[in-house]
Amino acid sequence: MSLRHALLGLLSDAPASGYDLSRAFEGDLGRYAWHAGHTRIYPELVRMADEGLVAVESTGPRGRKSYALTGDGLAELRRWLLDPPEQGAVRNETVLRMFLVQALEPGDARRYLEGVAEYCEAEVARLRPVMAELDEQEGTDALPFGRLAGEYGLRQYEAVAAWAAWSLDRLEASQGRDARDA
Amino acid sequence: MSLRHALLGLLSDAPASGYDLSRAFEGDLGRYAWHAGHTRIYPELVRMADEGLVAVESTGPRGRKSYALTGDGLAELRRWLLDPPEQGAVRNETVLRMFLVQALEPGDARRYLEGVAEYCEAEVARLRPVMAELDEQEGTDALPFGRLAGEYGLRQYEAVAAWAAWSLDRLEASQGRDARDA
DNA sequence: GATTGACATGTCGTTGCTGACATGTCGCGG
DNA sequence: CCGCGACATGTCAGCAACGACATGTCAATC
Repeated sequence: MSLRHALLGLLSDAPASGYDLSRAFEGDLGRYAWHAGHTRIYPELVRMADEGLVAVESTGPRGRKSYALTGDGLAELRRWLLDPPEQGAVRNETVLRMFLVQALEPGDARRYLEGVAEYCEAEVARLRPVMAELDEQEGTDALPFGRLAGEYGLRQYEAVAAWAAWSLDRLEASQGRDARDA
Repeated sequence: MSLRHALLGLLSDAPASGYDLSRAFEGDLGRYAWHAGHTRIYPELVRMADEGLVAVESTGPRGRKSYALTGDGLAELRRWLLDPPEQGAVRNETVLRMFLVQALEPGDARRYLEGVAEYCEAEVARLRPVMAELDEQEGTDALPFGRLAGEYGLRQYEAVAAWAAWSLDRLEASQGRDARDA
């Protein structure tokens, strides 16, 4: 039931429509934290409105309904964020692949890891200027919403790229040995 | 439908029972790649056996059924691992919390980030000796199954701990400014 | 010889989630 | 003025997943 907390978190920054929220999930949030499609978002917003966690703040031209966080909603968000850090839901297909890469033959594993490293380095190259620009724009002003999240993603990619490089080394070392043994 | 690939991957190392597999998900695999309970695993194994991806290899004392990968199962696993790296399912409550930490008031955010840093450093301290021991045991032998995955987890925790420390710095910097502005 | 805890497998009702389908508006370029 | 793409909201069938419940074995401790 974390979808609702994701929605509450997004609404804590600014009121938004279901459409806005569904696009937020297409970005970094959906890429490595939590994904949801609009088919899940709209019903959940209605349910949350029923429960008083959010409220329709205004209605726009194209049937647009802008939702805003209520006091109860903010309280629920804070409660969830500060909750005992129990073991929550985890499901990540990409990470799963990395866990299982050793099931591949060395040649395939090498190609896969090279792909991972390349992809992650490209993402780092994409994100770094974005973050730098954010910092310049705001200068020494308040942290823009999502700045910490962006940094999280950047460091994540750096770590995975480094891991892939390390794994390639280890793989090569054990392959070299096998060749000598044979 | 990645649960089945997680199961295929685990079985690619060695045959195992549903019980064994469900315990595998309680470890690092379930902690940051994919989680599943036994209630999902047993039916999935039956279905996969129906489809010929796995087969009951032997039956043990306590009604234990040991499953082994078939040729088809291995082929399916390889296919999935080498597939175009489309955007797969992502769902991680812990990461979501980190994305939304900026919804908290600075004091609460600080306490939260301190907790994250502390927890990650403890996990690094727990994992590092385990990995070092693995490397010593095997010496220069073949990579033990899961060694790459373990390294992944270790580097992950290091990266998150560093991120939390960085975030605390940034938070403090922007708070200090606010205080001066007031 | 009884109880406890790890081993071991399952069902079932409810809820979460996805993909396909459905509907309509508004602004812009051709 | 027509069509297209972005905006905008929704339903529904079917599959995935979780928590509660159910059942039984075997080894060790008390």
